[in-house]
Amino acid sequence: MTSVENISFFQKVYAVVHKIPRGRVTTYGAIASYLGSKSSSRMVGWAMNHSHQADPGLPAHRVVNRQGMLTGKHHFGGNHIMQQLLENEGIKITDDQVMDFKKIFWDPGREV
DNA sequence: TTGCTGACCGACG
DNA sequence: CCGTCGGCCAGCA
Repeated sequence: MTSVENISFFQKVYAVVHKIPRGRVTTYGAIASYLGSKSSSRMVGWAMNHSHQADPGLPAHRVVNRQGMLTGKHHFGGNHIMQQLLENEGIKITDDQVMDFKKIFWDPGREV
């Protein structure tokens, strides 16, 4: 009742991403699953595409794919921008891949 | 109005 | 092991 409201699917996506603690990352599938549809992971990615204009300041760089790979790095206006942001939070990135991904992985609706 | 695409994931052959 | 396909919601031509 406090976590979910009468909002659209991708509106929830923004809410979850905003809840991601600093130094942590989550996945599209985790968010989609948290929303009730794991198959909607594509919509999560689509939502992030417009996140910059729909909700500026959204830590979309904390959202990666299931492999912990920075798939949407080129959507930040650069190729290493997303990596710089993650490293700025203490997250190590190697070959566009998050190190200790499982350790810094933040599960929405679980730790919250 | 119809159809396609999208920063994915999981299953099937 | 690797390639292919379906699924979910929303925006755009």
